[in-house]
Amino acid sequence: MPKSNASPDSASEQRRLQMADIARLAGVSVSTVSRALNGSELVNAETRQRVAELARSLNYSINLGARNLRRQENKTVAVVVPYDAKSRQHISDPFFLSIVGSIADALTDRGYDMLLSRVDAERLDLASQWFDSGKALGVILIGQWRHHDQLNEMTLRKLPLVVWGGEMPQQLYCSVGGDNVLGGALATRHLLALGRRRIAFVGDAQLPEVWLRRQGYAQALAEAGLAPDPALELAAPFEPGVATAIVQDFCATRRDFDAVVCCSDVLALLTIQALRASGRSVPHDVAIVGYDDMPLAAYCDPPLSTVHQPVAEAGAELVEALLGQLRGERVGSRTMPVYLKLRQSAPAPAS
Amino acid sequence: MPKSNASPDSASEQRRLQMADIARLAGVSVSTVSRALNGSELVNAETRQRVAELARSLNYSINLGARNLRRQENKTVAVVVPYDAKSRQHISDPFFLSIVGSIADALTDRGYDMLLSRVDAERLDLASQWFDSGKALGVILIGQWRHHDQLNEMTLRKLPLVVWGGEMPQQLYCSVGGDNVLGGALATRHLLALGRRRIAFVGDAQLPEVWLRRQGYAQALAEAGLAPDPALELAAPFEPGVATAIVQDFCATRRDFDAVVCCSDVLALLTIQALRASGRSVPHDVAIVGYDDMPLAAYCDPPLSTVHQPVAEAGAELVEALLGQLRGERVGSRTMPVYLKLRQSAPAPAS
DNA sequence: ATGAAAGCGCTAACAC
DNA sequence: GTGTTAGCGCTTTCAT
Repeated sequence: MPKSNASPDSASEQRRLQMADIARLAGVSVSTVSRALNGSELVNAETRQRVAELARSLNYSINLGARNLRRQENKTVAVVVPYDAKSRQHISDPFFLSIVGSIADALTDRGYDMLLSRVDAERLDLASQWFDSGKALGVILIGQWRHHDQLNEMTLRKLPLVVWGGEMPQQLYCSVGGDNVLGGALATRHLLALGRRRIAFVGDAQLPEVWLRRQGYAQALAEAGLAPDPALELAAPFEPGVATAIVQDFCATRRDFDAVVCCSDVLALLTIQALRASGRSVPHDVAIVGYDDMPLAAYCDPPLSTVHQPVAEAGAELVEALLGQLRGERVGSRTMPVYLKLRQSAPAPAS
Repeated sequence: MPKSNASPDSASEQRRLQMADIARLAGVSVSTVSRALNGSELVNAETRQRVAELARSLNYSINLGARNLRRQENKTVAVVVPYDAKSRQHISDPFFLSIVGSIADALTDRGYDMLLSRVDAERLDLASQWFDSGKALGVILIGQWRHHDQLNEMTLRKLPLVVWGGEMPQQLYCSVGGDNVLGGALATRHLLALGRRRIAFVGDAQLPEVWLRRQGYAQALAEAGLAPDPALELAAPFEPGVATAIVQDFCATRRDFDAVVCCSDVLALLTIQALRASGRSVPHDVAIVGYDDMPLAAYCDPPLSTVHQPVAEAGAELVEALLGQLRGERVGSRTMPVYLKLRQSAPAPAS
């Protein structure tokens, strides 16, 4: 039952204006309206003006679905944030949210639209739906999670894809991320310079980014002639809901460490709280370095020493990588610099 | 030059599969494929199965643009976050970002897609483009900003719209928000109970939400027989970049207040920092209550006493309000309960 | 149970 | 410079 222009009973029932209406009102053909609205030189300047004004005064906008179908184009990018189905946590980590904000701005600047969605972290490949169904010209995925393999497959299937995360050996897909090895090493070296020798590591090394940070951690320990102690490595996920109990248990059980490298600022905060609950002070008894340098890190108690990630630049890099791919360029993965921001949770060494 | 199946030179050049391809491969007509993929009972169960499997094995997905065009439907909601063009700040306030996350989850749960975009806070009416162009079935706007009037106009134009914010007198549009009057009053009453008498108010009262909170503030003062002192009201915007200098100047100049009601946790943090820089301690010299109760508020230095906003529920409420409108229901604005969360920045009174 | 054909709102040859 | 026409990839009558 198409287009019954009948009774607009519900508030939203107004039939949408379309080109034919504008054409009729302007006394020209639809093609002329189309041309005018697209700023074609082929149409008389005066007519163009008149049509444009009419359209504006009626709040008419070209139906983009129809245009895209006809033109075979699309200016929408899907941004996908995986979630852990087991804990069904909402997007909450400020770092992920900030990255999303950064991408939103980068896309807006370039005239692209952003489709934001969630996907089960066990089925990252479902993100390709956005491309397959033509809703998006490509996908930006936030994080690699545990399924490196799925990401490789997606690329083999020619899905235009860019992933925020670390660059792994034999990786087929394009990733953009901070220098995780360096980040892990910087954090660890700093704690060593503080005289700490029993340095714990908190983060789930099944995640590529964390795995790389652990490499940096181990490397820094080696430089100091130390070996990592597996008992001091705690596999805590990023989701605060799940991590809290794990971290609390760890801090309650073990008292044989004097510093911790945490894989996010949120984890650092949880760790600090757990340490206090077990009667230790930060940084006196245990020094802490976080990761991300979220905007609020400076205002925490104590202010966090942390590895700064290039969030502001991340959006632009991710978007450029994707658009480059679509232009047919061979864009490699990119590792962006990180640096250590010193605050009270692991202060500068007294010189 | 349509569909030249020629040389796929660029990585993304693969011609997208379409129904005709599936039909050919399955030896049936496109109509049958369409029916099968939509689970129609009209098609033989065996055929349906076979077609479905073929499509899946080829990673075929229905082209949603074409489907929507034909069906005249759309399951996409535009979520619009205004920005201040003058300061061109990126989305950074953790509260806004959390709301966006909450909406993303609510939409995903209901099978809707989310288009996230930004708009100049002076031209909120541009958000209607998403609807006019058919990209979205309605708009959720985060915050009212300074243009209440534009929002009213948009509603008059029959734009399906829901706004996160406070309910103002003579408001035509549908809003969903926390109880701002109550929030302002709760914060102020608590500070009064602490014995504070010179209570400052930090927030830009040009924004409806802040204006309402100020009402609550004034009301609580009145209950205690006090009148608000205009000199203690500081018009600071939410953007940290702009607010910092304003807050610092205020704290450096005036020393005649013993408490502050801040309109966001981020403003509270900035205020605490500025107070310390001017030699005062929190909460001893000046007690602070923030607003939002962002996830990190408990980990700040000192942990923030703050008005808790119902972020987790907000997404569902906003989405339901919009969908209700689209169903033709008359949905009124909704004010959700808030409560005070006591922490160290303005602790519970010693009893 | 399946196919043929019309058409969603737009654009781009191709006429004139 | 402007109009006519043929689709974009799908859904859905209407036939069979």
